Amino acid sequence: MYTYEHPHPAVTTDVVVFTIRDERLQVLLVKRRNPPFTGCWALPGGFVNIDEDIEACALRELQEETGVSGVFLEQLYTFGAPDRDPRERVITVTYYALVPHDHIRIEAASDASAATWFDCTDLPALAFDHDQVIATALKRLRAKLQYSTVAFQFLPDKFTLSELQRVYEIILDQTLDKRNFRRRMLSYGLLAATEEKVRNGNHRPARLYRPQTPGRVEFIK
Amino acid sequence: MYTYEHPHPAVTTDVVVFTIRDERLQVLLVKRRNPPFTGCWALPGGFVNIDEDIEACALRELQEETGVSGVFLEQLYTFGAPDRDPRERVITVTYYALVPHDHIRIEAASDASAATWFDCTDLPALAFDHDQVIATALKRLRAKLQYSTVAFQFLPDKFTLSELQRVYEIILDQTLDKRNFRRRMLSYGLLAATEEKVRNGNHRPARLYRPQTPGRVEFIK
DNA sequence: TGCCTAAGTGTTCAGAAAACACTAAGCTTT
DNA sequence: AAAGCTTAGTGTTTTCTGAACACTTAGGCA
Repeated sequence: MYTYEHPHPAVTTDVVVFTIRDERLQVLLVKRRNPPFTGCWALPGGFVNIDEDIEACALRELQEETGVSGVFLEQLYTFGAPDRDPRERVITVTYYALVPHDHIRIEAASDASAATWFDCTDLPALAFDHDQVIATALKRLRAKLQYSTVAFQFLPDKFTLSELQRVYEIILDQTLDKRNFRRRMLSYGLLAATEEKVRNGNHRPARLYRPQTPGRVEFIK
Repeated sequence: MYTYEHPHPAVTTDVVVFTIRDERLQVLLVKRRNPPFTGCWALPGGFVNIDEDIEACALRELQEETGVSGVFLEQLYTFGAPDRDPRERVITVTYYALVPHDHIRIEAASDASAATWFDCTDLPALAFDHDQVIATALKRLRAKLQYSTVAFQFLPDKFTLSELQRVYEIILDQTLDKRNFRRRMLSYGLLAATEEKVRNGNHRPARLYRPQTPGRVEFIK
């Protein structure tokens, strides 16, 4: 048991894990096995260990739930309404993560009871204030698409410009002009053309590109 | 005394209070009277009460230190490196506030021991990781100037376009073209011209404008 | 060989941002 | 009363950026 002179809140991290699957932007949710909100869907997350850095905690949760590491993770917002958890005062530092779609087979490797991907546009009822958290993450992600290279984080090491364009279209939910999109992306000088091409159907093969600074999210504009 | 099954961190809020004084962007700092970092300058802040909303805590600290209320306050980032406070694990949710320069007489009304304004470009050694917090706040403020009307929050209810331009110039540390600046500001339709003018020296008086939505920060661009 | 499909490529137009200099209004000085 | 000082206030031109738009290319398949 641990005692303090003044009452202390508990601190958790919750992570909004985004990926693009089946041409949809999806979020990873887990089914809660314990009260409160037993049986309810919730964001993966958990308590910050007393000697653990907050971001390290988010990374750990991400690893435990999805098996992935080395992916984009950014602090989002800290939610702490006094009554957001009926058990005790809980303040949650939220993060969002972007996982490339070719990594998510690892989902099966998760120890999680029932971890499932949900369409962002078709979410179930959520525990706590997690609907608010996801809404905030979505807003941030959409904003960040406009002025950074976050979108690369959804794709494997090498990808085609059409794949990249699809990422933008799916997240922003609007079609984009192919020529303008390509010109813009290449003008930043953050993509290197490779000599490789991929055949992906009965049509002309597409050239693969790779980020100049893989793993880093650069500012554009 | 309060006991828990698992160890809990303490949670604080710290507030970066910005104002514009003497043609400089300044930050409010208080001199610490207690360990750790006794005698060191630090951001105003303190522990979150167990039933208190986090933002309410920041507002309270702001009120206690500066006497001001009803000003712009926004959550910035949550810092929680395990060793950032030598006493115990402390996670701090930081905010930044913008205070109009004509409100800051209230500074005297503060109960704070030694609360003083410092030029952002000439800060003393700071307690904890508060240098990092201020750096983060500055970055956010500069970014936000570009795509919102935050700058209005530094000024009284009514102000001249020249005053507004000075706010931009001081924060961004660059001179701006007067005609382009005015055209841009007025084009957003977020400023209403009043019939009032202010004489402020031996020259032509300037027209006063007031925000269409005082208190609200609108997005531009 | 012809057809199907997605990859790849330029130009034009419109709106936004940047550069740039003089007149207006009130005060002060003589 | 006139001249001079100081900041307020105002348009036009040019440059750049973003938006609109259609056809050719490369390979697979029948």
